[in-house]
Amino acid sequence: MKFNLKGKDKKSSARAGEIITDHGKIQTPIFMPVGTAGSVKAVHMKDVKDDVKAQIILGNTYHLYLRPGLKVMEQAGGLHKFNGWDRPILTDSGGYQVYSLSDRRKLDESGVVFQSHIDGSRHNFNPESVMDIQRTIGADIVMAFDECTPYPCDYDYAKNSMEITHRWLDRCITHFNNTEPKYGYSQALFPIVQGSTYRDLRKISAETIASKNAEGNAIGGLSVGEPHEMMYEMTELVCGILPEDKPRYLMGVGTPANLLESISLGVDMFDCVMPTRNGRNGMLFTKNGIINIKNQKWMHDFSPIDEEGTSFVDTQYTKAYLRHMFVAKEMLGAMIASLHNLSFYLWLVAEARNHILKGDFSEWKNMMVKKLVQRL
RNA sequence: GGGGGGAUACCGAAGCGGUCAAACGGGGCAGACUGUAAAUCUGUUGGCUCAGCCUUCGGAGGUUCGAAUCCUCCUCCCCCCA
Repeated sequence: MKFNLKGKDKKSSARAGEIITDHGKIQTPIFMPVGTAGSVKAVHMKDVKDDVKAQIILGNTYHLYLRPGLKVMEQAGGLHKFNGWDRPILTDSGGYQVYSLSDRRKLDESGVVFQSHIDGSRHNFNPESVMDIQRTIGADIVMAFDECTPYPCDYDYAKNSMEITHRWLDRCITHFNNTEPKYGYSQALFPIVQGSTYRDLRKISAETIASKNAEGNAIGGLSVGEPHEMMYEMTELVCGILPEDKPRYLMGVGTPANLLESISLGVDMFDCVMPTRNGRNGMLFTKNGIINIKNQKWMHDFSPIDEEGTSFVDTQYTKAYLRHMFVAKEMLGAMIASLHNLSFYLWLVAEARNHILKGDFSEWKNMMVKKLVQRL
């Protein structure tokens, strides 16, 4: 994997770059649609590729390990072959499930025992097994095993958790370096900064992660309920420490406004379930603000979903029709909304990139953020 | 023609003398959702000058301190037998 910087904004830390993987190039800043269980929910891969114009998508170690399981994954020849996505893939390590499934797992120095949300069976995840699983899934970018700490999180817990994550990182790096890719293309390992909302911990963590000289670095443990300002503060602090010549990935973020603000702080990569999950639940993101398509006010609105949108669904269908799909619980509604939102997210980051290269990112960002948060 | 059952809020359906503006579903309306246990979850759903008051349980009377609940008549619906 390679990362080349292509340009920088003058008034902020925003930058435009290019990540080169064996499955193709990724132009940063980039948003990566989440495909937890091997699919971007409710969207055909064809549309993820041609309509959304996604350049890289996610998969999830915990979920894919439990279902379909490693045997199937290996027989398929890896996730790319299995789901038909021939561009880059990044897999999360299961570190988020340490947080989201905290009531059904036990964590200690050695790793985490999860009790499956599917059948209750117990499964041991540790830095070594998580590297092995991600080798088998075959993502281009694999994440270190970490604990995504909750918010709020007391200092002692955050410090101890961060230190465990750091020790796990060393084990991940060792095991990763002692193993080989299984399908003939290279994989990169990204470590993850933790430290909750404590500046001193974030600083220590960022310095620790930076010292590993990885091919890219991630910021975790944010967007878990803390105020936006706190998230930006931590992101800014960490971006100032992580190496400039490596991509920075802010995990789990976020709203369209979160993306633009974080890009201005120097983040290159994002992923979030928001465009798909909120889309399935009737929320549409547009350049002019947020639409709750289930609201009665759209009942008689026969204008296109988004006249300025880049997806074919934006002009193919009307607001009144899409609302009807949701009210009638037709699955096409979730499909249309997911596709629209993802297309919008990818348009947004592509536009951000254009403005960075053009040199007027900050002005554009400030203008956009005001519009993005409006309720239509 | 004879016998039986039923009419409750937007719909379905509990309630069978006071604690009933009325359970529960559905529908409606609104909100939430940030490395996906989520096509999910939460709130709300008679009116108002709202810690109180007013109107409501097919219609009209009546019994009672008090009725969606008991009695009389009426209207409509369903089932069975001729």
